[in-house]
Amino acid sequence: MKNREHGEKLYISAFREIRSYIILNGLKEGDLLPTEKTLCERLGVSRNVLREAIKSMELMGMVRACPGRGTEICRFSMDFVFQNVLFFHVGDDDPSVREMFTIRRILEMSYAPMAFAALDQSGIRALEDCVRRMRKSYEETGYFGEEDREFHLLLFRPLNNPVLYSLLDAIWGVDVTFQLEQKKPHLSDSVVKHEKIVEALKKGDPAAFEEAMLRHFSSGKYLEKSGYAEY
Amino acid sequence: MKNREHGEKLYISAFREIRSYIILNGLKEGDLLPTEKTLCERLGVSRNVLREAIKSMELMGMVRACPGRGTEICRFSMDFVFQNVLFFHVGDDDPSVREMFTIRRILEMSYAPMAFAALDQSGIRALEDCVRRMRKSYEETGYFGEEDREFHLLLFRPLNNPVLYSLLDAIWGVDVTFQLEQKKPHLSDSVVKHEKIVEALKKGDPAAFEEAMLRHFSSGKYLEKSGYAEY
DNA sequence: AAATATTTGTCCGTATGTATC
DNA sequence: TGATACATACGGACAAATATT
Repeated sequence: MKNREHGEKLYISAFREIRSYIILNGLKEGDLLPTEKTLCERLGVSRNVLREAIKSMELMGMVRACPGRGTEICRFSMDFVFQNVLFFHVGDDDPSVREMFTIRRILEMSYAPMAFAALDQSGIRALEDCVRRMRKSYEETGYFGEEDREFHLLLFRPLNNPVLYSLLDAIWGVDVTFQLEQKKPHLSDSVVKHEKIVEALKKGDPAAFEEAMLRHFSSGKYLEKSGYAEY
Repeated sequence: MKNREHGEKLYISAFREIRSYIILNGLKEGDLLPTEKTLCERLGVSRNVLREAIKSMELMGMVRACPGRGTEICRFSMDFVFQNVLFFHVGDDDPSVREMFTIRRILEMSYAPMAFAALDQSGIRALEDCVRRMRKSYEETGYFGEEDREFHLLLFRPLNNPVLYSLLDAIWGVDVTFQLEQKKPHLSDSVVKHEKIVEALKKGDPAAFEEAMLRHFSSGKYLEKSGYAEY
């Protein structure tokens, strides 16, 4: 194995190499990976090590191995990871969770002006519909994690910036998983603040939009207790 | 293997069983899993199959296998999530890669004041040493990607912010894997700009530090051509 | 400090089931 | 139908890292 970082386990190097192979060769959904035998020879690892790498990929939904056929590339999402990774006593007070939200806040506020410019009427209508469902969901179940996630993704979708979008989506994925384990307090405020954002959008007032975004983020307990960044 | 769903691959059943074991027995971070041998016997699978399951867990950051010791349950981290989310956008197009650097710039500039406050003398000395090696590496090989990565990670390590760190590290990982730095022009400038950052740190001048950081980012081709955010 | 035991890392060989031609 | 290619699964062996005595 050539590109092996110091002290790194073999199967991890193999995983990285195969992942790079997929990217560099532009393999898409449905394409086949080289056979185990070929990959073993090319990477210079044993079959067991190679399989540890490939089974990891398969378990997470990156590929699907079919006996007699080969190993096929699949569309990849982080859903499996979020559903199966272990979460131990991570709550709102956990520093890592606060850091995650700080980063999300920084990114969303940095891109907010562009999002405002990129949103058209249909995008705004979608947001309006989303907060309506958010309020409904809150009144019925006291919880609206999914709608919250959807709202923020709708906000930045028109930017057509896949990297930012995936990153925010991933952070929200973790957030929603957290929320399922333990409900957050002071949710009623939060619905109103989302409604204010939509109001500003409908008026077409960029300053009001930024203000509403800021206020939205300054709700909750993340900001005041944060030991790190204050945007 | 008892609890095996119809048609399910063995290693996947093993994965589920081990995960259940962790949850049902209330294993927390730092606790050790039973040994491979024990688990093989209990689950009734071969060592290879068991390892495919455990290596999958390790790759996702759920456990860490230590030779001579055992397999330890880990705390949740975003390392895996960030690395893979970003990685799969590299093949897309150039704008996606530029966007990663924009995001890095946004985050680094947002956290710069805190990094400045958190750096102590030994941290500054480490940075000083790093730019020295950077210059040497540039003069000898014309390339200093590794030192560049090290410099920026050293800058933010004192913040002790694992989420930020793993995101920045993931972006640098993309950079190093595809050696994007090599394609950048004005590398000689870049060394000087890193030296200026260290100078400001040594003087203890926060304004000069921010100025040097900003100038450092305004070099390279990513800024002027970016179709998205301008910080 | 040194020897020993434990545990994971890595490799190899073999047999079996399944899809493709 | 048969032949081939491929992944699935098992078992054994030794190396390397760590813990224990």
